[in-house]
Amino acid sequence: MNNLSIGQLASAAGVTVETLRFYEKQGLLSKPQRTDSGYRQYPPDSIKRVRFIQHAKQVGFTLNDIGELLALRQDQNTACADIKSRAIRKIEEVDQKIRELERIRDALQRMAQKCSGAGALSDCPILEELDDQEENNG
Amino acid sequence: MNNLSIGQLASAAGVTVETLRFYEKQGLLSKPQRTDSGYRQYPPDSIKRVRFIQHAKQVGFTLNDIGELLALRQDQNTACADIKSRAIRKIEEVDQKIRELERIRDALQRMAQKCSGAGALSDCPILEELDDQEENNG
DNA sequence: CTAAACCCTGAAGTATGCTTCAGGGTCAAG
DNA sequence: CTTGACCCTGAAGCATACTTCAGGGTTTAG
Repeated sequence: MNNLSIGQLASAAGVTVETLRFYEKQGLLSKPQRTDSGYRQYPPDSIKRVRFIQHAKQVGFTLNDIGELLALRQDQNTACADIKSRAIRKIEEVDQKIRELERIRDALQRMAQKCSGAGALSDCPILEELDDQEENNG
Repeated sequence: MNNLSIGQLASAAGVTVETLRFYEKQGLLSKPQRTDSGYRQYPPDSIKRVRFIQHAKQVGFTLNDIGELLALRQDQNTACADIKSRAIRKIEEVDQKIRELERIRDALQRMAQKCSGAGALSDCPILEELDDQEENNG
């Protein structure tokens, strides 16, 4: 298979051409060769690279993280353990976010349960709690 | 107690003066009276209002949500149930985010477990999975 | 040969919630 | 009467991940 135009790469990888140009600007995709008229020409394995980026995003890595992963991958001195430690760190980050959201959900549920939905607005337990809320959150 | 300068309100409510001006611009805080020289003069109960905003933020409401809550609160036609339904909707949003993060965490954990951390980079199961990842995510 | 489809660039816009900056007035203490 | 703390404004900047825009060249099908 031969080189791909940016549009072909985009549809093969499931992104837009603007996204590809953006990734290039961010350094996630290396600058491809150009035709005489200045059109980008991607080698076929760019598809894999773009998919890697998408997959890494789907598991919570930021573009910045992904840039680091890609750099590690190139580096002779990288050990598999270096990649694993990134994953572990990301798991911790995600866990932290989950706990925070659970705290939020629980606080909301507590409020919603206090509120019958029938009373006057002036006695709404939810609004009252949002007014006061001294020590509730933990 | 008397009126407060913006700096006094800020420290009483635990925010910065810039935040207060920002909230005013966003319509979360009504425009206060001014002194002859143009300084803002807040009535003491502004402290409650700012705290309400902070508490609502802590339970996951966006500033936009909060603006709506504050408007509902003013409105004669609002029922307590209207507030409750906002809370319920927010719980659903938060639950959705939690599920997404759990999906991410589980995927990362699966990958990290596959990787002993000892192998060569070229065989790193994490990188391999990020390359391929056809159907793993659920 | 023309029109559609595709490509190029740099800059600005989107959403969120502020923060920082530039450039100036005002107020209270000494 | 000066100095420092405090206040004012509008605009720009930050982080994230793109998208949209303005304005213009290229390629391909008919």
